[in-house]
Amino acid sequence: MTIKPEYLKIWRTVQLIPAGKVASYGQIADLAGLPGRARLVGKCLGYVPEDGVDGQNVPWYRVINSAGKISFPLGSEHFERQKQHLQDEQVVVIGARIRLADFQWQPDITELLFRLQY
DNA sequence: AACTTGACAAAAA
DNA sequence: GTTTTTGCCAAGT
Repeated sequence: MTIKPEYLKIWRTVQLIPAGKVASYGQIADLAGLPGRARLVGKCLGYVPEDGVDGQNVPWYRVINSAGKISFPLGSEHFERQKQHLQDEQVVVIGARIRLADFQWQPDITELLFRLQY
């Protein structure tokens, strides 16, 4: 598997999600400057380097779908792992669902401009 | 080059 | 709330 530049953009964007918050695949795609490529986000999160990126871990588990649910099959190993990570950060997960009204990351625009150096 | 797949999404019913 | 339909687009075969 080749690491494409898009993957790095996505991983770095995911690193901006604060603990205790979640973002959707489409939201990350947009913020990473890759509108319309939500599916690519899911794809490349499966390739997240175990050692992290830029010396920092990539919190892949803070990314869920736009319906506010964990996108792995209910009860699967991946599902349970993601749910556990989120609950460890005080995110309330009921079944597969997370209340976006309470937990969705609302990025601060000026902070983003600073962090992403555009 | 054609066809399928997927950690997706928006709108409609 | 739910499911269905349609659009999406990079990767893999």
